[in-house]
Amino acid sequence: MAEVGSRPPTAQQFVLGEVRRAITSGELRPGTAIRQEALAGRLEVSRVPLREALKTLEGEGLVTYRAHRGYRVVELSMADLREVYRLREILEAEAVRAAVPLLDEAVLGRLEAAQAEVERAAGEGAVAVMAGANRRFHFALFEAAAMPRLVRIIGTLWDSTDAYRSLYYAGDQNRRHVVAEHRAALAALRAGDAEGAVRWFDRHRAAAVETLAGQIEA
Amino acid sequence: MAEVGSRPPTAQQFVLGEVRRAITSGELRPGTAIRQEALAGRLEVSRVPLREALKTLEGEGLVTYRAHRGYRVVELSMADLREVYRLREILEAEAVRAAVPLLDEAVLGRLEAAQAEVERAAGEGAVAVMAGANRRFHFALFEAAAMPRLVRIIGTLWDSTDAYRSLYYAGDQNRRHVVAEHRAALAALRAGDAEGAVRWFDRHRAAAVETLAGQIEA
DNA sequence: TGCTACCGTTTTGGATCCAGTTCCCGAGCA
DNA sequence: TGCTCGGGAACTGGATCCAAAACGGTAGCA
Repeated sequence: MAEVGSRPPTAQQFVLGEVRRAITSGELRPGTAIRQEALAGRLEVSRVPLREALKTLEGEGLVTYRAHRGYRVVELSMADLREVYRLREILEAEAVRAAVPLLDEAVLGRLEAAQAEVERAAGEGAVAVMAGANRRFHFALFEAAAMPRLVRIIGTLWDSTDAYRSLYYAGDQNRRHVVAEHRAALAALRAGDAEGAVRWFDRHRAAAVETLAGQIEA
Repeated sequence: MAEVGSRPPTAQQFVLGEVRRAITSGELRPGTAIRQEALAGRLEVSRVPLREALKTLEGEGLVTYRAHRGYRVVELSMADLREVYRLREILEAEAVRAAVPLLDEAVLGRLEAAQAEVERAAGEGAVAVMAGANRRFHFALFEAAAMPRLVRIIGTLWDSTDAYRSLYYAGDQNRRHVVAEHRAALAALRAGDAEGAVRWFDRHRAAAVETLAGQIEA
């Protein structure tokens, strides 16, 4: 009998989710060395599934690994952050352009549902909820492009900067920007205007990266 | 005392290299289920390092994983192959544009050395040698862009189609194309002409993907 | 004082063993 | 004949234990 929140079917998947969350939420700080025994103990599993989960996270770029020295939570420099956003700019533009001709009511419905949730969470200042809804909004669109590798790569880029993005949502000025930009992009999508949507998303990201740049230097 | 070819410092790294080679060389066929016990035995290690290596390969997109069902060598459909080449087109163009202003004699020297090796191998029909030299040529350029994530992503895209690319090099008409396109791109790079180089590389990839498309349907 | 070599401790890497799930095949039945 | 339901074999998932490498502190020495 599975509990309500039903844990994943394997310990490594459970651990993967927990550790990813801990890193992207900032609970495990950048630069921290990961003590396998301690972390495995805290999650009540042995080191084996933890190590496999860490290998996955290494592939996603959330941790680095050196033989016989173990894993460490990555530290992003300003240059790293800019690289991630530049790659997102390029790849998400491709996803949007590929998706627009394939959009149907089902996808648009999902986008609008996600957007409604974003707006509600933004109003309440529920940062974590908003981050989740925001991700659903963007990925509902990306997935419509029918390019699975592209979606996966974009996903890993998002993951690698999750901790910083939550910071951005903390400002309520910023949250209002997000809502407005989403609305504008959604209108362009409804009109079949891929280039218009791409421009709005570019502005969306640029605002975030510039704000973060300021905060990180401090 | 390390042997000449000196194995990696850990079993998982050794296994990773061996399995990756087996997959990209076609020795492990697409669609094959991976029997951990048998494969680990053949490589004379236990299943533990093999499983960690497989997790890495999953991250690279060379194998797929399903809980309790194990790993399987990925099968690329025609649509998959086109997606990979489209992503390479976008990402490699970015890498070239970023690299050109940063090129110096050291990089150009490496490019020319790699190109000389490509030409020698092409003449002799040494497919495997040519594949290696070709990769060094392209990645020497990509790495000059100083965008480590970008280089890594492009690397995984290359890996995922290695088996097919060797097929392309088997034709000596194709090998001549490669040599000519490299020369043209190199001349453009020397002249600081990023857009010219990008165009040549685009032609380079387009020729490969069209040829492969023909062969795969057969 | 500063450097180096050594040794005990900590931590990671790997092998083995056991548990749980899936797969495969055949018996029973409609 | 075709379908469903065991039941055992095969395979994956995970825990424990041991080996090997890295770390940290101290003693010895220049």
